[in-house]
Amino acid sequence: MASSNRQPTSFFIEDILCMRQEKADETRGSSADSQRTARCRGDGAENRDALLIHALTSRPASPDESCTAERTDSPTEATTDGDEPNHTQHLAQKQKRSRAAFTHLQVLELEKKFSRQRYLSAPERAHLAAALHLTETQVKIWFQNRRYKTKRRQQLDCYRKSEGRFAVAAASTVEENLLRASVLSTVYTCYPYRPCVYDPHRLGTWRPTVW
DNA sequence: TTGGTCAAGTCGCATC
DNA sequence: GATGCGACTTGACCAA
Repeated sequence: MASSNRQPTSFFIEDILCMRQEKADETRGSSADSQRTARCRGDGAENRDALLIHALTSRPASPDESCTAERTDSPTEATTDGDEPNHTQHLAQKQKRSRAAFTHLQVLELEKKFSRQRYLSAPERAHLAAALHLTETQVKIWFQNRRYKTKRRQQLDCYRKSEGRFAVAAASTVEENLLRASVLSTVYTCYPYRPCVYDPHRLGTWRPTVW
């Protein structure tokens, strides 16, 4: 399925430049860059807004740049080559795992892209990553998580619907229907994203499963 | 304190 | 073998 969306390698100059940049980034980071995708926020919304402003005004929050200070936990550093294991040092090196918090702007753009297409080709991913000042790995992981999240929501929705039908058949009092309706409306209002399903009648298009 | 959310980690598989 | 994917799991963070 993903392979069907795959595009041939782009030979546009900008794509090539992007890919070069990407190569450099990958060699610096790759899967390990997720480790370094340091949490750029110290505390919640303030920092997130600061990042947003930063993202809008300058070259921001590239994890490699702005967040490396927080983590220096390379595996090689963790070993002390026969030294007495320093407990505090060990604890310091065994730092907390970081979790990058994307800015509102970044999430918005990712969501926008996801609403249009659920799979990205390599050049598209490179462009998006560059535009949002994220690593390609971050964009890739975001789309993976997003697809899986959508799928889970869909399954949950299906389960709820089938369960609801069963319950209606069993006992359909007015109170129960009201309760069910309120629960569903709560779920739907709390759920900011609309799960989509592939529309077989209109090839290549996705439509929301609810409303 | 607890449960939900989410980015990242892990594992197995498919494709090239 | 490298890469990307799905299907989870983990760990940090946040709100109730």
